[in-house]
Amino acid sequence: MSKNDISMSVIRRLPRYYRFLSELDEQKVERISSNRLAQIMNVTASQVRQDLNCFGGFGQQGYGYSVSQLRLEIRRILGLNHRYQAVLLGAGNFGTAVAGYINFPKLGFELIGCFDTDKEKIGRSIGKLVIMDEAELDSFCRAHRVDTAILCIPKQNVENSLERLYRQGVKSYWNFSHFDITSKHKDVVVENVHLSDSLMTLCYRITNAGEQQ
Amino acid sequence: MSKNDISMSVIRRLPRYYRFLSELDEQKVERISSNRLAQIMNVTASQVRQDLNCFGGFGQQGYGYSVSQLRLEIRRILGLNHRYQAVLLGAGNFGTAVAGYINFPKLGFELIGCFDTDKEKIGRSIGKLVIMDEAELDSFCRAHRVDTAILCIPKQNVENSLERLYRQGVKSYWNFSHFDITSKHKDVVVENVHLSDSLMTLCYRITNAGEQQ
DNA sequence: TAGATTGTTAATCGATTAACAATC
DNA sequence: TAGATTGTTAATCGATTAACAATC
Repeated sequence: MSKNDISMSVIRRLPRYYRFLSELDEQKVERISSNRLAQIMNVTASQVRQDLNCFGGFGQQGYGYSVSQLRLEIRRILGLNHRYQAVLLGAGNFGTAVAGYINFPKLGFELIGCFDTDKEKIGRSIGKLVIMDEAELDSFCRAHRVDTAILCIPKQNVENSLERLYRQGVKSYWNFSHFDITSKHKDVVVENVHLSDSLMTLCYRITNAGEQQ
Repeated sequence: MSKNDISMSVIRRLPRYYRFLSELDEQKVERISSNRLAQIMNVTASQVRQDLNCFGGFGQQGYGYSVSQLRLEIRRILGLNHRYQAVLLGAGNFGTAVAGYINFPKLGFELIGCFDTDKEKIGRSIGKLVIMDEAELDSFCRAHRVDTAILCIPKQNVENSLERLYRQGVKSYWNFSHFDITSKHKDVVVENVHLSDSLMTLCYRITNAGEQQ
């Protein structure tokens, strides 16, 4: 309830705070002022203080913020201490790379299954996991708690997979497919990652460089 | 100059318009109203009209927009007809997967070189390209026009690579490393893609589900 | 012409920044 | 205590939405 009013703009900045604070913590920096943190992160001190105050008064007047303490607070707020169970749908080059690239346990997740429809891929292994036939997805979901699905499948298969997943109670999706998931169910949470959108934006900015700020 | 005042919010929505229009075009839809397009894209019709009007009056009162024409306009605005030359730094699993996953020519780019420091990887091929020693990056840049660098390297190497690249005239970066690029040079364009930030945001939203809108 | 739908201005809403009193 | 820096309110800025006259 109390977190009801946190805007997406603030939420999306939290991981960035977390990253910078983790780095400062590694460098054994003990305390930091909103001013200094803002400088490092290239934002305003006002924004830092406003953002942090959405969640509570973590600082101390005249002193600043304890780096390690603030880091842990944000860690808790983000929920990184969880171990949400995720499955990967689509074990192609990209899906496999994402599975290997991301340090799931550090980010609140655990990868517990990989699926593909391609007979060629089924049986191969990704890390400690063996790629399963996507036909087995439903029974797998019944046998395990599956919180999240990572979607690295072709766009024409997404709607179908989504429906199956939702029916099995999977309600959060990390979506890399070229399909925009906008669920009608309000208990669903989606992160759409459109890499090509990002590249197109870069293209725009190169093309129109000098004209922008 | 005229594009000086286009806000980042609008720019970041352009690729999404482009995707939806491309799909409609494939489905042979000839014309569309801002209302219908808004409905499909889950935004307001006002926003659609405002956004498009930043670049010119592409519609016709009483009729709507020609899908194929509007698509081409956005394509032109994004600069997708260019063929910016890009190099990949860091040919690990992830870099390789990105190189294979992205259809560069369709997005205004062409991948012309891949580099790594790992002797194991040098000499292997990615598609039609052979992975080169990163030591040869500078001479490669002098021999070819390199517009963009795709960074899939460990964060501790980023600052160093950036300096070399900038000195060679490479001024745009598609950054996947866990390092936030914020250049002091105003002729530099960067797209930072932080996949783990996206996953942390998902974690937050799962953890606080029901409390958000 | 009448109906539809744009382009555009005005109103609203939300996010960011500035300022400063509270307080460590 | 004096200096520093937060937490928080108020002011500003920008983005989104609503409304409607223009026009096809």
